[in-house]
Amino acid sequence: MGISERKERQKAELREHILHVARDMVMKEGFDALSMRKLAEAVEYAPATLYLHFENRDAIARELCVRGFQELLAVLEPAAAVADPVERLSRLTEAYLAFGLKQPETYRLIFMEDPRLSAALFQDQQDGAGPKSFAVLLRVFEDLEAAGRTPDAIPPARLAEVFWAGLHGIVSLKLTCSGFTGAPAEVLGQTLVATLLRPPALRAKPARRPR
Amino acid sequence: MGISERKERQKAELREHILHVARDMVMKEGFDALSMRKLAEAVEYAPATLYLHFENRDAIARELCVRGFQELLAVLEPAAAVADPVERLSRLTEAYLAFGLKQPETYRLIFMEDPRLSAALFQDQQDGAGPKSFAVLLRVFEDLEAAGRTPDAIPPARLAEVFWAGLHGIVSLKLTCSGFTGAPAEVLGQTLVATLLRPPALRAKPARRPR
DNA sequence: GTCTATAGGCTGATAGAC
DNA sequence: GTCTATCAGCCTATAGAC
Repeated sequence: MGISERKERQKAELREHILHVARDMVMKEGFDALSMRKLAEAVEYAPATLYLHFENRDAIARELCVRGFQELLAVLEPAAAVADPVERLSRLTEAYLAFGLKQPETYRLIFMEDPRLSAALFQDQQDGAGPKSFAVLLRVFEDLEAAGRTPDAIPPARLAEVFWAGLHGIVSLKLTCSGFTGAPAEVLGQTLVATLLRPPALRAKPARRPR
Repeated sequence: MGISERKERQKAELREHILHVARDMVMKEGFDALSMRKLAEAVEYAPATLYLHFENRDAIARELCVRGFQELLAVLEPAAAVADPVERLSRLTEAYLAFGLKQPETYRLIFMEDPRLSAALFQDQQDGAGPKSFAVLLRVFEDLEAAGRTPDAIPPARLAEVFWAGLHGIVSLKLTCSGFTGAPAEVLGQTLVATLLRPPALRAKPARRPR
């Protein structure tokens, strides 16, 4: 069975290679510039060959979208592991913004291009990559609430949504309205963090106002 | 001179008509679906005729973008005129979100499509439509600061940027990741407002903690 | 499994007749 | 000012030879 295994392996390798080259093209020229013809030329195969490995162009787009999202998740992971929720929130912010600005075309593909692509990430209500990563954000605000650091009477889930919308807004405005925005993304990010946190209780001077 | 005036007027009317039909097409099918051929067919002229009124497709896109932005401004205007800055902030939020959700394709065209289009709105640093409308947001936070309702030590300009990013994030996530977000846009908007405001000083009970 | 060849579209833009 | 006709190019996808 060695021969057929090798063939399978080689087929999988070619598939990976195609995806890798496609990813490079998207990163350099944007998703719209990715055509089957150009991709075929770049991988030095005939256009028809691509269809042996992918059903159509959309299938490639979906795969790139999923992988891009996984990259984002990987970038967030170290930040998500920080114990202190305040520090964690700040680190998540940095990591998210850095990813969006360093990989603009990947970010566009994931979150700004085709609703069908993005929607797919959030379809499996329980198990999809989207909900899973949202859980990371949710946990920060649950931990913050437990520490008494969230604004009163706002549920963590809603804070997490506003937080994500804020991050996404910062990234996408920078990507699309570059001409405008004044402060750097990192500064806006830390401002966002500041507005979502309630100032810590002043335990250092408890005498000042107990109860 | 009546005849040439009439001709000029008719030419301008046709130009308006073309733009109007183009706008409808964008609203219904999105900007990518707008082609010179389809547009020509829709206005019942030959494709070549369009080029007598517009240099090329990009010129139409620019015009639609500018007009879409003016529509957004018009929608914000009543809210911007409210005297009380807290109420004004809330009303601006409602108006902005309503516009984005009711005119998704217009919103996409303005802020999510081509960076060159959006950048154009913010080019004239002093006088462009973009900076002008940002001034509206800036003024709210200046007024809020004067009323002691902004979080400490954050300049109004930065709060205005974070506010706008938040609004844009809410709209664009709803437009692109519709599958996901939990709370309705209006709720997220009011949460955003709440996080950007400092609770009012308790003047009702001044004895509680003067100074 | 890979190719060539091609079907069957679409696109923006223009030359030149009327 | 408007048309017809067309250039020159792009695209996805597939049939069928090797």
